[in-house]
Amino acid sequence: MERSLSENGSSGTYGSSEEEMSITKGPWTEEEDSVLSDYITLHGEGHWNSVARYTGLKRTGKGCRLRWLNYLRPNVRRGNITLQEQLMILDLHSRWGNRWSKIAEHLPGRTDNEIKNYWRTRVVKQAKQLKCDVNSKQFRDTLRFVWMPRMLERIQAQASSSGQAQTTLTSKVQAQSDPCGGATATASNPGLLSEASSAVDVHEASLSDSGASYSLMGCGSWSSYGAEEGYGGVDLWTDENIWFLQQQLADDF
DNA sequence: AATCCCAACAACCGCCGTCAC
DNA sequence: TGTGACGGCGGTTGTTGGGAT
Repeated sequence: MERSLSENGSSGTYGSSEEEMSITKGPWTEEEDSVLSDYITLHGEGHWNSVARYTGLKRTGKGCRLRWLNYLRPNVRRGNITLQEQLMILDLHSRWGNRWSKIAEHLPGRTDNEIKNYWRTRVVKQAKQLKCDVNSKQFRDTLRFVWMPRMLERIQAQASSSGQAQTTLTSKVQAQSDPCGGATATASNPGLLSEASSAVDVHEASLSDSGASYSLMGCGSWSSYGAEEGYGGVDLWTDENIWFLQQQLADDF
């Protein structure tokens, strides 16, 4: 479908080229964030072109939507992708490919944009270093059936050696009703806990369907790891881990 | 201290599917 | 049924901050 020039990729919010010229681009200011948040608090999500129109924000409808979903929305988690989340991303990507929004559904609080960024900046980069096509069957199978189970074992070992810390964490998480380490259930969002749990359940089922010989759920309350300092933000791509992966890939040849 | 480089993240763009008229 | 408006998705680019030189 051909779009009119006036749309500028923004679904035609601004009809005249004169208005289009005044569209703001680049980073959002605190004031803009505030205006957008206030509007959505009052009127709810959706009707993005109306948001731009009625708030006076010189942003496209798409821009408003993106800003809300990726940044302003309550429960959005940014940074510190946990080991479990990293493994989850790898696993789900091996299943669904670049279906970022679908993958994001299984990582409560994470946005498709963040997962996409993680994939491109970390996984693709490592694959390149290993002189491997990130979408090749060899790379994906090695990740999924050899490397990831190994990473999982390590996480479990780490968890069992610091059981006390996990117990403390788990109780803390339960007290906060915070299954995903940062997204706290609130009166305005009472469904978060069950939402996260159902996502986990779905994933557990899909793992067994996949025939994979491991389970990301095997280490107890996986989601609680997300809140644990020391787990959150830990990089899967250490030199040692990459070396192991390299050996596995070499063996496959 | 200045600059360069790179990783991480935010935001934009174009395409596509859906829906209302 | 055709058309336009809109929202969503994935790819890509721009910006920024921190580390290296």
